[in-house]
Amino acid sequence: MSPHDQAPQDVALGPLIGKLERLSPLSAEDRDAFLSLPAKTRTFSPGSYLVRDGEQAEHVTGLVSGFAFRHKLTGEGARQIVSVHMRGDFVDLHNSFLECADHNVQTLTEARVVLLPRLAVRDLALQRPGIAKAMWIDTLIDSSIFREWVLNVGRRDSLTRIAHLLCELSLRLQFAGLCESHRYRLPMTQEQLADATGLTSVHVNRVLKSLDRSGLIRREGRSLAIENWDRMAEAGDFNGRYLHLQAD
Amino acid sequence: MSPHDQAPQDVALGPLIGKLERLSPLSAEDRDAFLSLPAKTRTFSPGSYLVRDGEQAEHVTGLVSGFAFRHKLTGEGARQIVSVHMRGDFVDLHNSFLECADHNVQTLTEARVVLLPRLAVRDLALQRPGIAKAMWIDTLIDSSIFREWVLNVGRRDSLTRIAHLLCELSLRLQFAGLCESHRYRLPMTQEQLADATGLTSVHVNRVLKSLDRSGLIRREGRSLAIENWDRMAEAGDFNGRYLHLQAD
DNA sequence: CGTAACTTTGATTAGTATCAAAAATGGTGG
DNA sequence: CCACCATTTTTGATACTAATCAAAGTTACG
Repeated sequence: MSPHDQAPQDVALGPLIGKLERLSPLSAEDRDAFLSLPAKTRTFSPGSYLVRDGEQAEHVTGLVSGFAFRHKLTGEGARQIVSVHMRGDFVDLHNSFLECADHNVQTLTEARVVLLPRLAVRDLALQRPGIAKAMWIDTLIDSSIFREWVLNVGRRDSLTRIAHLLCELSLRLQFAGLCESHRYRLPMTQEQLADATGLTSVHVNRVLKSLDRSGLIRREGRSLAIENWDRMAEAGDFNGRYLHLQAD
Repeated sequence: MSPHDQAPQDVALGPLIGKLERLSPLSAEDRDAFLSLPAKTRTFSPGSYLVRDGEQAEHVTGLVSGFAFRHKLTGEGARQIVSVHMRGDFVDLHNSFLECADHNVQTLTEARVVLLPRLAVRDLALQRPGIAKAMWIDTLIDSSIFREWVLNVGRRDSLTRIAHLLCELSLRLQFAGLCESHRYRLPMTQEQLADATGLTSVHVNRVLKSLDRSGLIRREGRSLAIENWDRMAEAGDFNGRYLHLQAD
């Protein structure tokens, strides 16, 4: 569980700056300034906490490889996953401006992350409007995804909910270059899918079986293929506009 | 339903700049720059659309009085309210940087709003780090509230969900100077409460009755008093930290 | 090869939804 | 000021989705 240090020259800001540039073009100076942040790279084993509810993190964390999820707990201990993150995602950009985390972030798989000092990120954003804009847009898109999840969990039935989540993952993975033709290795257990959709793992299992039987998906172990995207998108009431993936 | 024009000198940016300053102190120049934006004031009747899903608004909209709510619809037409807004809230700050709205915003009551040209707001934020910071924090707090709503709708039972929402409203209203000692006029119908919590209006009615019977709240018409805050917060599994109301 | 984590299946229950309709409320025009 | 109408709230009866409980398979890993 303890982070594994790596030499500074290994620092891989590529996926992170790539995503920022996609959201809003950066000038050469912006890019250089970002790249000269005192970044550290770490590798975390599955289940490691990157952010803890109530704590003030010293760093802003960017995912270079692997997956992570953000979750909150009720007083009774029930868990709700509120987002899933992958290569290129900052998992806690908010924490450069808000003091205390109001949620947890844990790695889902082994993950390489880049740690940037919180205050250095904040100062960079305050000095460089181009960087601030890209980062702000990044957090705005996160926000849009949260809204869609409120809708998903609040107003869709179990099958639609699961199908919607699988569609979202497919599109985001594709955009991150991690899957093609809607075929990917699902980074989550059925229990985690349940926690992301407000269901139980038993029910998720039955829904997956049903999606499988009706030919919408095919599963082999943890690998998943969406057999017919159009029918699946319809089953999941899915329209990816909220992901704001195409350059606005 | 059509907006009602008012003379420019009526423009009331007070509640809006007040909120921004609370989130992050502004310099005198920042404040002046914000106040000299070409703002227009309008009054909308209940049910008016301030933002329409899929459209690109020309303005950023700030609420000066009255209430509004943000919602999304499923393909089947079910509605999920994803946030409720009151005096001092910008309802669509995101739209200064994202092109298309992915949700609707409608007034809940008659509402006075300030309209600021989208591009002017964007340029102001890009030129003035102090303004950008306050606005960014504002959207980050919205984001935090969305996360809590995912948890609320995904993992809490009906009574807890409603109690949680009533607690959130009480605290935010208090902060906006619209209620004291947890007694306020509920701006939403039971059907709207249902759409905000992923329940049906029939069930909301039964839950309210039950909260009333057990002495946690008292209702007179649309007015609501939380009789015992501590017990209510416990019943609603409520901890207001996610609202980030105290200056961070 | 053994063990823990995860997936699958079955039986039963619980919590909310749905359907239907009556009562109360609030706003409007006569 | 009252009568009317639309909206909202309340109540009751029934249906259904997903939860719970329990246990057997399966997979992955050390």
